[in-house]
Amino acid sequence: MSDSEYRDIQKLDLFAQMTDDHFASLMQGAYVQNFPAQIELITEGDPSDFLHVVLSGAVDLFSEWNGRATSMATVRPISTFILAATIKNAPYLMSARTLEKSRIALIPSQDVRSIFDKDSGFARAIVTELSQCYRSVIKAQKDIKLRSSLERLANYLLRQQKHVGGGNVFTLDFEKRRLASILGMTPENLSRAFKGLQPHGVTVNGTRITISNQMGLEEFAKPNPLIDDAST
Amino acid sequence: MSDSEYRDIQKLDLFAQMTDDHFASLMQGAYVQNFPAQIELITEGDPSDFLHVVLSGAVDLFSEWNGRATSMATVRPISTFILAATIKNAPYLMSARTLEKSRIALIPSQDVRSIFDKDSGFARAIVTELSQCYRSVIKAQKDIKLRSSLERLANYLLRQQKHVGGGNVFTLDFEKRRLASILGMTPENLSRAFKGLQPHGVTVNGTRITISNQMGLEEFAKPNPLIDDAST
DNA sequence: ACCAAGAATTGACAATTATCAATCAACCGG
DNA sequence: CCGGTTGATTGATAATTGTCAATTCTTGGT
Repeated sequence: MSDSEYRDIQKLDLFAQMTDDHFASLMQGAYVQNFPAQIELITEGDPSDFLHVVLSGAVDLFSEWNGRATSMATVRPISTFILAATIKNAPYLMSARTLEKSRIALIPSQDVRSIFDKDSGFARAIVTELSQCYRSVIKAQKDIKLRSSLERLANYLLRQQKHVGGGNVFTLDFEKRRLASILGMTPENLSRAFKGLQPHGVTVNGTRITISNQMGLEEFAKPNPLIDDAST
Repeated sequence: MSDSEYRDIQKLDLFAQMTDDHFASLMQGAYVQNFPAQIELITEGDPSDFLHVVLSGAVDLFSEWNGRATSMATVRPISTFILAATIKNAPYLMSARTLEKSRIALIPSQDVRSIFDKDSGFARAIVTELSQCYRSVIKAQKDIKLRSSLERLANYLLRQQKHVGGGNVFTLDFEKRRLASILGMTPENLSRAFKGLQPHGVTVNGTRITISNQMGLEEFAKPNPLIDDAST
């Protein structure tokens, strides 16, 4: 692991508050690896041997049941995933695959758990991180239980727009098929949902979105901070 | 608060590992209150002033958006709710209402946060609890994204059956309208879903469920520990 | 620049789920 | 025991979402 990677990881909220000593010993057993795109990093049901940190690239968390699959979330640098499984020493609930060439740090779960016991700054950071994760999933659950697919798409577009600066023209950062899966619909239905948003001032050209009627879209989408704000 | 309540709360996983001192000071500012049925205890969006502990009765966690409402979970004694909001000092993402006459302890969030900083046993317990909550929501999310309403009902019945001992005859512990909401469907659709499970060996009489063909139902439901096991 | 492979779109249709209205059943207070 | 209220069920219908098959569009590799 390079010095700059070491420092990048240390700067993560999750690790910033722990002692240098503890961080060093956590990194002792860790290693960094490059993966090509479309590699399955972990499989749901497996024991959680490593806490993963995405240093570059992107990772899709997904789940399967009875021949069906759904994307649960996308992890982008620099952040960790499967913290809860690591802490509980329980099997992964989701699988993970690289979406593109990715550089990923692997920290043995055993080390995370034992240092968590020793370092209260680390413990606090873990609590904050887990609360954040929990609240994110609750929001996703509300999104899917309270909104139609058209409404979910509209709100997703507003979130993405805000996320990349708020301009009227912006670009999707997912493949549409994966966006569809994240939003809980089929690719065909997503296509039609984009069409359905045209009357509300949305134009799509490939991956490029133009919002020509901001007010109209917001009036339709009715975004709500308790569902759509990442921070709160 | 009575001595027996005090001890009941102290026995909760969340509090069992903290020092008696810290627990005492946590209870110092806490108080217990009786609520009738159908009282809204907290409203989503409000600041999280108290960590709640259900001592008796039952509480429904629900959420609303744009005139629609959905039940997210039911909290039964003895357990806490809205821990994440308390820890993050962030607004509630869900509302809570009593389903029946309930006795509830209220612990000031500020106290929880300050003692969390001092007591590492407590911090650890909070981490475990949050991980548990997180994983529960992930499972719920998988349930709803990967299964049809009929499949969700079938698996719910199997979970409930196991939960109450595994017998062929058991009783629903929800109103059907709330069960419908928890499962993400309308009451009408739940009625029809029960009918739809008849060919798979399920009979309903009011709140009484009879499973006459266990294997058949399981074959249809295809329960999966990574969705349906509460523990893992 | 061209081809092949994968992704996106479209149309036709089917399945699922929701809505609305009308009973029906259960429960509770007097 | 009765009437009234609430929840459950049913039927008819509509809206939403999914499936399948056929194009069309993109894109990466040569």
